[in-house]
Amino acid sequence: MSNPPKPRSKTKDKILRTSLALFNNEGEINVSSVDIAAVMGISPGNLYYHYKGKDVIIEELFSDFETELRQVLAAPINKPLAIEDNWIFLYIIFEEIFDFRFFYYNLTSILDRIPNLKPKFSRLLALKANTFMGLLKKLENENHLFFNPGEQDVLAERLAAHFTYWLSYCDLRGGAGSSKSLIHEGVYAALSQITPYWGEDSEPYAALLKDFLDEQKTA
Amino acid sequence: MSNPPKPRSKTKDKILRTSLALFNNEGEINVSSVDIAAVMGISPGNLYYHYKGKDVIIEELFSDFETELRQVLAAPINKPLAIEDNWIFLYIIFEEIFDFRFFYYNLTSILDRIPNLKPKFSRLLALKANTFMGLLKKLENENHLFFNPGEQDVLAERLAAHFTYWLSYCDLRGGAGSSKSLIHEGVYAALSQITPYWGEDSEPYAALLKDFLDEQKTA
DNA sequence: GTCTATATTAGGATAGAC
DNA sequence: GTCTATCCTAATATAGAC
Repeated sequence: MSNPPKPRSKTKDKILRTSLALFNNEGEINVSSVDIAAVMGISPGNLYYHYKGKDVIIEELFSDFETELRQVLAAPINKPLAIEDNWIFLYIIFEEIFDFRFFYYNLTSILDRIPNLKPKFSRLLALKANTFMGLLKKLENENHLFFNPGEQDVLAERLAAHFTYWLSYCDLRGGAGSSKSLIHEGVYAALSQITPYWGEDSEPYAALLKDFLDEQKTA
Repeated sequence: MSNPPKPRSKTKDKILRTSLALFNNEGEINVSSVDIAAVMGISPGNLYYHYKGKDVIIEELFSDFETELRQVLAAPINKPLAIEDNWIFLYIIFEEIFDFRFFYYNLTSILDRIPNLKPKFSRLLALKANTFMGLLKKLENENHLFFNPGEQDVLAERLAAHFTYWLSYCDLRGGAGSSKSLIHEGVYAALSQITPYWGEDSEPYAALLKDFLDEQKTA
């Protein structure tokens, strides 16, 4: 469970960074190990000396992703958020996902080619859902949100799904748009699922939220 | 645009049915043209005589799917639904998707390997979103649902996304469950997105809906 | 229409010299 | 650590006999 400070060689590090960039931009499925080597200007043989194939690279990239995302998700536990900070929290999660987006396109094929990964990814997803659940509970306790029994769980789960598939869905709907606006719209769509549960006396926050979103949009 | 009644040879038909079953059960990516031929007990050469490769098969399967789904989606236009029938309508859409589910897992990789398909799939998705929009509008006109400006469009879009990714998401969350219960839970999750917009005087429908869902569950 | 046999590739993998 | 050269395999694709 602990994470010994495993320093990577310079080449290993460059392989990971190059692979990540290629996977994100071309799609994992369209990038071969030979491609990675070619882009780096090293030989396939050399690549194999460091990582025995694409799958090992992907596993290591996932491990990086997991570490970072777990840190992000733990933030509100360590230091409870002011209500306005909840939106920023969503942005940060989305940015993390965006950095490793290759994973979220082609999820099925990656997970069933590399069996180790599926349980890890599932656990991470469950953690996401739990975190959202905690957030909703907190907002309920503070009388900002009001739920009928059961609604809260379903919403938390739905938010987790939203974060998982938003980027793919944008791509499908003619995407366009910069990375900034993709993420922005994603956060907006997430929030629009929460607003129906707002209480009357939280109305001021609606205005506050609107300002915040407009501001992000033009930033 | 018109659909001439293109009768298929017996072998062609069997190829399509076998491929569909294999794709759905093993994942499109894990099924080669040789596999298809082997399962049918014919030679790869023979398969190629009828369809020049997997991609052509997939295109034809999509065309079947599109035809069927368009018919389903057109139903409420031809003959407006009683309010209770809306839930059944959702079931039917889900069942159609389920029958061609191989497509919805691995969506990204299929669509960027077969470029013809992407615009077709996008249009079908847009039609889905429009149909949901029409449904919501109708329920609003009948004073069952109440929306703030903008909420309706976002919800319709979100429902379309839900139908697109529900099966993948279940798979990720440890799925289990029969096909029946997968679909049932999917419809339930869809409805739980609509209920927050119900008006007070539609309460009787809540009970009605609950009965219906229980009934389907045990069926 | 169907078969057998063979060709073509592309990607994954290794051996051995430097 | 890095390179070159080579091999293995699985999947696609075609030719030609029946």
